[in-house]
Amino acid sequence: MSRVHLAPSAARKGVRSAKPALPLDVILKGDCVAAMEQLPEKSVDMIFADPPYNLQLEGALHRPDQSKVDACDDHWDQFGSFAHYDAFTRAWLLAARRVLKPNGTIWVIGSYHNIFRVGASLQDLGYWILNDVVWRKTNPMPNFRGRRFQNAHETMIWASRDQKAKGYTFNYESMKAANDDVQMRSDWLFPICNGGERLKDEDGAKVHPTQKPEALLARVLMSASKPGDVVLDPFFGTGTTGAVARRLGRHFIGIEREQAYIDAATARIDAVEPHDGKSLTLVAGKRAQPRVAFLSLIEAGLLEPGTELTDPKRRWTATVQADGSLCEGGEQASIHRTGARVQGLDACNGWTFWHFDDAGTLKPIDALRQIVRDRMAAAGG
Amino acid sequence: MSRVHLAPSAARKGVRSAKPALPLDVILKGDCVAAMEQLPEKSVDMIFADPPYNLQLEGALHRPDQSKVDACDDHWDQFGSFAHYDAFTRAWLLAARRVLKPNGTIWVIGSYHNIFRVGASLQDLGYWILNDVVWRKTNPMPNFRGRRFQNAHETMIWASRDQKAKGYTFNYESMKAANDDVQMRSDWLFPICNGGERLKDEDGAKVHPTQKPEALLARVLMSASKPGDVVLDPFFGTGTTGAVARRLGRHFIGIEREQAYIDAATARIDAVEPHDGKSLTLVAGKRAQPRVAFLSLIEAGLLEPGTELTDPKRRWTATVQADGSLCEGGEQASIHRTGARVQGLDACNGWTFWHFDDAGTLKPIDALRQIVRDRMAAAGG
DNA sequence: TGTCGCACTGAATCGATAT
DNA sequence: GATATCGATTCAGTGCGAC
Repeated sequence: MSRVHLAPSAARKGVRSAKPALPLDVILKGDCVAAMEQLPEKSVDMIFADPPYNLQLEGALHRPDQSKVDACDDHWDQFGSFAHYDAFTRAWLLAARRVLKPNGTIWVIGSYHNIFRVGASLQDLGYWILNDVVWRKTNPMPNFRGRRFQNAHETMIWASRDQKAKGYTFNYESMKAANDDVQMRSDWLFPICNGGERLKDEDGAKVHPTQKPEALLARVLMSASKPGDVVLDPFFGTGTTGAVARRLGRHFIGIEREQAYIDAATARIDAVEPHDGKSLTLVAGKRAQPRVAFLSLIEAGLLEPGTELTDPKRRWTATVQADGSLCEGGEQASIHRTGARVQGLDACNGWTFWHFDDAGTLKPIDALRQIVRDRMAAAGG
Repeated sequence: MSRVHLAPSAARKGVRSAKPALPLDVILKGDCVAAMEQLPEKSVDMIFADPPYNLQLEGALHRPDQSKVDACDDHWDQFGSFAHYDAFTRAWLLAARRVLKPNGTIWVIGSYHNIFRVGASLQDLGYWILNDVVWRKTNPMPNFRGRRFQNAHETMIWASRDQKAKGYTFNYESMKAANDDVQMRSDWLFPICNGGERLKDEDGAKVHPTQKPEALLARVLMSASKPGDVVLDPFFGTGTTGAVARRLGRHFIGIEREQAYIDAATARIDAVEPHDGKSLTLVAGKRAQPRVAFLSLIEAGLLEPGTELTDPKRRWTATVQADGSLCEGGEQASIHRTGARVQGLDACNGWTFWHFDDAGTLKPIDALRQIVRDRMAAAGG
């Protein structure tokens, strides 16, 4: 196993006499289980892991414009069966648990393909789940075939080493302060990693298929670690964990098998300018006006299916359907499409066009949307 | 096992001759595994399950070998109780899978305490996960001790019976129309069940500790079932699933052990006023409409053989043949194959690609298909 | 230099029917 | 059951070039 030392200044100042054998601010090349077994036990404060998701993709997927989706079909994501994946998962979780300090915590991110197996293995091995945290994506990939809900989130599990470990780090007050003085919730809103943050090679191709956004890691590290802590990432990839750790004054240990990822991570982390802890601010992550589905008005009981809606001049009438569409002249479509159709226009804002009768006066359904927005406001975007 | 019949009018009109043994709109009293084993196999369209996750509610804590677990101190005892929960989970998921139609789907809701075990068991038993859907609570209970993030969501898993089952119900067009004409995402925002909806006893105490909001069930049923479908809830509780099913024109089968819950559910469901059937129709996407052969347009006189068709940018031209094919560059094939070939693509929707000249403006031949469909509908299908 | 339009992209378990 | 054909389907954003 070879070591790639990084960020020498950070490494120098961070060497701890109590744990002389623990390499800091380095990337260890090799298999993560073998690498973790070489580390001293009970030595790291936090583990962040983004393991392979075990996606089981059959054929190619095309967008409606017939372009091909660049799938994550890398060899490291191929497992023969759930049993193989479980064995892999237990092995690295076990090695991770040995390395973790008694009061340390672990974060694992995944999707529905793998997260249930990861969560069950965590529990089986004695970890104690503290929260599951949902990363809601502001800009997820659509479901191109229209056969499912848009897969708009991923799940992180946050767990302590065991049930009785009560001294784990959780910066409750700073999370609350960063969240308009209310408790930080278990659902976080962040964009996916793209634009200038996304690492590209000379050809403009993405270096790593699943690079995570730094904002996500920043909240993880800010909420559940302290300055000077050691954060281990056994699936280091292109080093988002390392870059954020260095920026936030934490030490990192990365483990990665692919030299190309190590090279990219090395350059990336070396370019990071560490901040002092005081200048750190959290991304609020709220959006100006969260979307409210017309269906929500019906689900909330503000509109009954069968209700008749009209335009302000009562020229047209349409019936509210239980599925959140409008029915007019035998045709059934959204509030917007129906409003456009009756007027013979290409587009229409159904929220302001359609009105309901409130004790003799016409009011736009937008007023009901505002009621829903007010009720939902506490939850943020 | 006793049966409590409910909503007699709905039950009468809903009896299906094809499945005489399937009780509809009833609550079956007893253990859900035993009750499901009494139902005919492959008989229900959807299952919604809100299983208990508090291990204490599962009776005395026993390992699978029936040895008693005296304390949950170390992680092996944890594993023992998790194994017990897994056995319980597998038992009811297996019985549920037998009752489910081949194209049926199951929804299971849970929190981080149990959802990972449920999800892994679903996968182990052959279910195929379609989405995990996050219920974001507008008004979750705070974390009183300030040691964790506010637990502000629960997770639902939506799965088909098998990987191969592609014909499951998903009302994609309804959901999209109901959500400002963009796809419905996997994160849903709803308030928790309180206020007038929350069932209380004479003393003002909650009848059931985990009553789910009707709005949540309404979106589940509206997105993934059709009017007239049979929805089974093996952990019926106070009957949210039944109440919403009745309101939305779906049949329900509830299974519940506690008489107090059955009594509350019975009264609650009897008081539900079903929506008018006309307001329950779903948005009909193209997939739901009858297929029309391109030849039919020619036979109907809407297109003359010899007519020239072009793409929207007039880059290519093809000639309509009398046999319902297109001719371009000396080659003759279907509208789809020809469109794909001229663009150098694998696939193409000829209906939207090819246009005809209507007094100077290009219109897609899909418009002519709609005329044929309208005529077919007017003629009574 | 500002605006507009077009091309491109992201952890994706993404048919149905007739022969 | 396997094969062939029909034909249905995308959101939020970045970046570049045209004008």
